[in-house]
Amino acid sequence: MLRSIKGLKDILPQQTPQWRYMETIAHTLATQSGFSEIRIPIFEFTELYARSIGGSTDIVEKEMYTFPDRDGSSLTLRPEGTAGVVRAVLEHHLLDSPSTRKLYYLGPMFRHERPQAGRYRQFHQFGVEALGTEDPLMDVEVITLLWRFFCSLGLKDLTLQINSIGNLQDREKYIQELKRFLFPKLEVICGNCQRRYSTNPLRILDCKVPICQQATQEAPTLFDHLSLDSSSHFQSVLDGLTGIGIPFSLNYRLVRGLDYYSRTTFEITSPHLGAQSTIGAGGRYDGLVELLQGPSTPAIGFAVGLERVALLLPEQISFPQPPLFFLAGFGKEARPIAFKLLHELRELGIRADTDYKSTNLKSLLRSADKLGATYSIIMGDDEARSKTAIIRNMTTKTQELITLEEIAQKVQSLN
RNA sequence: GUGGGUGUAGCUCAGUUGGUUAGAGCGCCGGAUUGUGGAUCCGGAGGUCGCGGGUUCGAAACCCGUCACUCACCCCA
Repeated sequence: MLRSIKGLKDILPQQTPQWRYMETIAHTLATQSGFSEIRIPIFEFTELYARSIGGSTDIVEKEMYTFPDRDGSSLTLRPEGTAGVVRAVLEHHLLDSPSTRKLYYLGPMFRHERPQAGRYRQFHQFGVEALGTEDPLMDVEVITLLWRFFCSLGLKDLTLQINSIGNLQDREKYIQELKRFLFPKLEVICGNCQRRYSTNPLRILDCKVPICQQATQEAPTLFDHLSLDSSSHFQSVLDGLTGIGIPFSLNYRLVRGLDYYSRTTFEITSPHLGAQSTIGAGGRYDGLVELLQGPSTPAIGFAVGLERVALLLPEQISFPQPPLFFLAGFGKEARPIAFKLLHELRELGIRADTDYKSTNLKSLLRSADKLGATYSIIMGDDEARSKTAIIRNMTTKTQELITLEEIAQKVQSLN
């Protein structure tokens, strides 16, 4: 049997209501907060991601779906949304406006990772980007939107963790100091962290191995190394969150994996998932626009992993639906008449269906039941000859004989 | 890339120290009810036991390999 590709999932009819639900709330809340939707291509030149995400990150080094185009140029399936949005914003001059540019997107992303709970090779993100201001109130607005998104979905027990990783200079100075601190402990920490010491020392701070946690207990914190600018900005963000009543917990060890992040970083986690507990995360990326050859433009955004959110949603989500009328036409003469009526009802905007596999009344009614019909319109050859039909209420089991002329009106009155 | 767990009907799973025809529940189809659904009862269809090799008189079971799924590491949303 042909199977789907590893790490790719079909979203089956049973689950699509969940997705519609998430998408509807995302559209509604983002729009309400003044964000406009942007739809960008699903693949770009590889260079865009290599430059923005960072050449030495795992994403770029080993997780991208990269392939040559027919002319030889290197293309990559988007592993995240921010880079593409910034590219589009620059290409279409969307920053030439006095106000902040606020955009949101929804769609699939691709990373070649080993699949596990809450982690897929094609996954979907809802993300927002606010470009053009470094006002801490924008940080608060973005974080609040993320928080409200989850609250509107009815998610429980969430934690918002927040930190400031400072600007590039802050971070470079700090990394020097951290390495100096860790150097004498290199023998003690786990093999992974020994490797991280040279590749990504910040990651050692959130290693889960107990020895490493112990070793870094007394480590200098990035927080203490923030420039005056960064730390007062961060304080304003925290004040803003407190003012609005969004609960947060400071996590001086919170680090982001993509190179473009700076200053405010945040992450929302749920205790009800497995190892992949982060359902939404983001932060400032004040240097990215410039890095992509745009004007110096501070910005902030977040991304939500929708598959992970779906895991937290009730399995059954149903939207209110208008009553369903089932056309139960059987017999040579009745079937074409019933089929025509089906079409006419649909034209009137009525939710109507039938089942061509069922040819006798018994199986037709069984189908009606399975489809959840509110009413069945029964029409056999007897009714066809007398130009009538029977309307059966499927819950009360009461039925009524009615002429074909009256039927449309009758159905509309029941709709 | 590394490690653990699991592969038996469409789905969820039993299957005794290796023993003859591999089971159940749900679902599906049919009948009881010749033109009236859901419940009940009865019947039926549906299986390369993941795949390949080995051990054995005999393998779904034991051994080796392989593939798939899954969880975790790593990384991240």
